Formats: sequence, C-alpha cells, structure tokens
Amino acid sequence: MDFLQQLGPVALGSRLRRLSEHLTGEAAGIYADYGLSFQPRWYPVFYLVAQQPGITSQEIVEQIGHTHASVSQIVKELVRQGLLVMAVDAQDQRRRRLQLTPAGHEVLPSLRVQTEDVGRVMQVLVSEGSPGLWQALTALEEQLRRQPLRARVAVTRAAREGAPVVVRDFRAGDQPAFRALNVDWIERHFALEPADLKALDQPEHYILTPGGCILLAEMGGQVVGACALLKQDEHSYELAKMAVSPAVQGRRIGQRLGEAAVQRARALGARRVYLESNTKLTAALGLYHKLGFQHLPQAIPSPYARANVQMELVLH
Amino acid sequence: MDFLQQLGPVALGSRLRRLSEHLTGEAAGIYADYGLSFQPRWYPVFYLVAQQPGITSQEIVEQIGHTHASVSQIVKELVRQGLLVMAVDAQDQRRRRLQLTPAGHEVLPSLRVQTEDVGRVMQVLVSEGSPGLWQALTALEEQLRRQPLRARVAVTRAAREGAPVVVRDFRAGDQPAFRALNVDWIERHFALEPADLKALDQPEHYILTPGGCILLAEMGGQVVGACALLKQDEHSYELAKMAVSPAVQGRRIGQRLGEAAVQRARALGARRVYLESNTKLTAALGLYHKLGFQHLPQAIPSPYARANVQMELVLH
DNA sequence: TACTTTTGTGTAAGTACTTACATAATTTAG
DNA sequence: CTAAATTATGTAAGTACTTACACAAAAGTA
Repeated sequence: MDFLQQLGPVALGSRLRRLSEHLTGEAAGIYADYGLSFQPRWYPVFYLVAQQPGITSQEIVEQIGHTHASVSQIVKELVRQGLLVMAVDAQDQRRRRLQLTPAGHEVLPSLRVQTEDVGRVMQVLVSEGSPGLWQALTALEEQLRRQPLRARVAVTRAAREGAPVVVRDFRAGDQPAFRALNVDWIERHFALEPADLKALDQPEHYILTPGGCILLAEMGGQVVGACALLKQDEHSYELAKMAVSPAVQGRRIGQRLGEAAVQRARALGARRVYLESNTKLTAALGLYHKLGFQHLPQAIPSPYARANVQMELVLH
Repeated sequence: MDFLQQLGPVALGSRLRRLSEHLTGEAAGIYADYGLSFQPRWYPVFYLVAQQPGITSQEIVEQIGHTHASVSQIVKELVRQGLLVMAVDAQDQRRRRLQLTPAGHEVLPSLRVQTEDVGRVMQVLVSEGSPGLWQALTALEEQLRRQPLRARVAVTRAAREGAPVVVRDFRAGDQPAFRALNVDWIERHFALEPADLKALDQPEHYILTPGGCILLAEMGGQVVGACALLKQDEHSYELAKMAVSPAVQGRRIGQRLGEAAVQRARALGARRVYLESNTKLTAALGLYHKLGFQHLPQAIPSPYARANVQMELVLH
C-alpha cells in the first residue's frame, strides 16, 4: 500500500517530512481545543522568552537551532499579535531584548497546561508506542553531523568502483575528517577521554609540532582512514589514532596505513614503535600482530582508560 | 546546547522537519556528484514511471502518499525537463498515461547506481547507527493513524480535569473508535485474528443484528472504552471486546463497563454471561473476578487462538 | 584614527510540500 | 436519458521553514 515504506531508507526524508507535517497540523487543532489562537511554530520562541525575559533573537537562534531569519519572522508575528514586546538594548543598539506583554502573560497559564497534556501524550507515544524513536533520531543526527551523508555516499561509491587508496600526509583542513573518523570508533566502543579531545581538536599542536606525523588514507577524494605517530623521544614513536571508516572496512586500508606509519617511523630515525590498544579491538590487534608488533607486559602508565594492551615493534 | 532536545517530545515535529530538510539537501548534492541534474523530489515519481510504464498520476498518488497536486507539479516539471511524456488514455480521456522519454531512459542507469549507493549508506546509518528508527517511525505512524494526536490529548485532558465517564450504547459512526480501541490492545499483546476483524469491521452485522449490544465509555467527548455482549442463545450472552484506552487506565472505566454490561445482560433476559480471556491479562481477570465471574474448566472450543481462560457469571 | 571585519537583525525570494478551488470526463442514480 | 455525483487532473495560494542579500552597530586592527 505505502510505496515509500517499501522503497526503503532512501525515502526517509520524505517520510519524516510527512510525519512532521502531520504532527504540526494536529498541534494546530490542539491549540484551538484549548481556546488558544496560537500557532505551533511560535511555541519555542514564546516559551524561551517566557523562561528568559530579556533574551535576544540571536540567543533564541542559538537555542532552538532555526535560522535567524525564521526567528526574526516569528518574533515579528508575535509582536504583531501583541504577545511580545521588543526593546533596543541600551549597551548594544544592535540587540533587541524581548519580553512578554501582559497579553502574553495571560496566555501563559493555559499554554502551560496544554503543553503538559501534550507532553504526557507524546511521552506515552514515543516511549511506549515507538520505543527508541528519540534515541534513534539523536543517533542519526549525531552520525550525520560526524560525517555528512554526501561524504558517506562518496566513500561507498569509491569503494564500489574500486577506487585506489592513497596514503598521504595531513594537510591544513584535514582536522575535521581526522577528528570525525576517530570520534566515531571511540564512541562506538568506549567513551571519549580528555586526551583524545586534545589530540583530535588540535592535531597540529599536540602531534605535528612535537615532531610526530599524521597519515591519512584517501579514496575517491574522501578521507577514509587515519593514523598518527607521536614522538616519544629521539628514537621512539607511538602509533595512535588508527581509524578506518566503517564503510570501507575490510579493504586492508588499516594495513596500508600501518605499513606506511612503520615506514615513516623508520625514516624519522625510530628504533621502536610503541602502541596502546584494547582487547576488544580484535581486528586492530590482528593487524598490529601482522605488522610485527609484540605484546608488552602491562607496565607503562597510560593517559587512556581504555588502554589494556601495550605492544612494541623493534626496528632493525 | 540544543534546546529542542531538552524540551522533549513536544518538539518532535520541528525536529523531524529539520532532519528531513537536511537529508533532502544532502540528496541534492549527491545527485550532482553523480552528474545528474535531477531533483530529489522527482525520485519517487520518476522511479514509479520507470517501473510501471503507462502509470497514471492518480495511481502514483495512491502509491507514494503525496497529494495529487504535488504529483501533478512534479510530473509537469519532469515533462518540461524532457524526462517523461504524457499521453491521454484512449478509453478514459481524463487519464494521462506516463512514460519515460529516451532522455529519461538515458538517466535511468546512473540513477539506479546512485540509488544503490545511497541505499547502502542509509542501510548502514539506519540499521547500525540508529537501530530501530525505521520500526519506531512505523509504529508511531500506526499509532497516530489509530487514534490521532488531538483525540489523545483530549482524553488526557479530560482525565486530568476529572471529567465524568458516561457509558452509552453504540451509535452510527462509533465503529472506527470501537475498532481502534480493540486493535490497540490486541496487537499489543497478541495478534489480530480473522474473528476479530469480522466483529470490529462490521459490528452492526456481527454483534448488534444477532441481538447483542455494544457499550462505549465516553469521557470529554472521546470514546475511551468499549465492550460488547454477543447473543449466544435466548438466555446466554458472551462478554467480549472489552477495551480501555491506555491513557485513562486505572480510572475504573473497565469496571464501569463490566457492570453496565452485566446489568444489560440481565435486562436482556440472560441467565448467564460467558467470556474468554487470557492468563496474560491479569488486570482484566481481576476485574472479571470482581464482577462475580467464575473460572470454567477449559472445554468449549473458541474461535480465538489467544483464549486460554473461560469464565462464567450465573445471574439470579 | 580610519579601516576592515564581525555581529545582530531584517527582508525578499525560494522550497517542497500542502489546502482550496476549478474543470472536464466518466459513472451512477432516478 | 438527463441530472447529480464521482474521478482525474490542473492551478493558485498558503506554510514553515530555508538561503541570499542588505545594513547598521560594535569590535578588532593598522
């Protein structure tokens, strides 16, 4: 009957829009039931002004995630409805501070009551009726933020077309990709730690400047893998931040990166390469073993809570 | 950071719209990557015409769930782009049969390839990244179809305000509510059976005409509970299709319905009331016991697979 | 100090749909 | 066999946002 459902995930966008439209339509009717001549789309803005009197448009934008144009339009309408007043800020004349009018305060109680009833219904719908919807949406948004759909498709395409994998050095502008790849697997298996954030947010400062290097695997114009060599001392480097995009796992990209890293370490004058890992990461441990790394007795203190395996490769 | 998330399920609509917009925007970029000057919104229509040459606009509408206006506009654009041709049907001159042009056929292969790549990515995103999203959406849509949000809120409000519960007889137009209430709990605990569908789809024919009756509990203008008496013979009735909306459970509405049903059975000249239930439904069994029903040894064959308890109330 | 850049806001136009209205061809009813 | 209802389609205008452009006030810079 419903073709979109049969078509599969491709039509997700269309489907979400339809659901959204349906919910908004219902919401309009519900406001009417409560005797409120109030539009659903006003709600977030009105609510924020009620909660934080004197808030500016820009602050609202930051909190609700719409564009400033949208907020500007909603504010204009609310002012015209006599529910909000706008006053130019004394210190900064660009800012307009918003407040509820007496009429706005009058609407507030019934709005609160209605919100509570709707909230209760939605709670039942979302938690009992369709468990996991909220978390699934959050997860999807997070995934898309980490790597946009377009980039994911590009990677999949390149993989399908058997595009060559190129290993190259980190360049300016690679930081977001480097970060995303690592955040992805770390959050999948463990939790991000302060030491991760330092290295991932400012790789130049924490990795390159001290004499280390970052290698990236590129396929079809997309960064699909990464690893880093951190300089420990003149003849010793640590291999870390090894990550490969799930879309291209199984194509020996990790091996290519690992080999390139060892080769680079040798070129940099290393006599040994050290690494930390976790027993959960069996694929990675297999790779390290293949590269010639040997297990060390757990001895050296690590800044990472997840490290429960330490390995070393002695270079001749 | 994201206020909508903190606000809770009330903002679900807005959130879905944002996600939808994001996905559509990404899709447009992906088409460009594949060298297609093709808009995402064309896809379902174009796809259907490719699959079913000679399809009419109306048939497309039925399959993709958009309005006819939307399909009409998309078709117009596709014709203007030279991807589709429209021909008036010979038998029925209102119908316009659609087909791909040679240019349309030329686009098809790269579109298919692209669709497959996108599909693979979405599969990973939706199944691994945000498990349950698809089912959760389906469940939510199903719930909303069964009872619209507005009606749910009305029930919750009436319950909060302590609105009186009125038990009354089935009237014309009550069938959808009667059906929805029962489908809801049956699908929650068991599976719908053919015998259910007969009684729920045509209650007049299968319940009222043979001499039975249907009682509904109404609160705040919404039907929140139901039960039926089916005539077995001159002095024997079966109590069935007892259902109370989850939003108002715990307010003794089941008890009100049960008492009313027993009273009605007495008025109809019954000497006994019989019922079938299931051991899983402890709340219902408790209610039946309270009403004076006694367990029978499982003996009578039932048209319902879920029936594993049989009870009887002897009226004096 | 004058300049460029950034920030806060507003407006116009676009988007992917919708609802509302219109019209012709066909089917149904009396 | 004609009138009324239904069906298939088209178009205009609305919706809840968006992007793109504009501009003044403030902040940073030479």
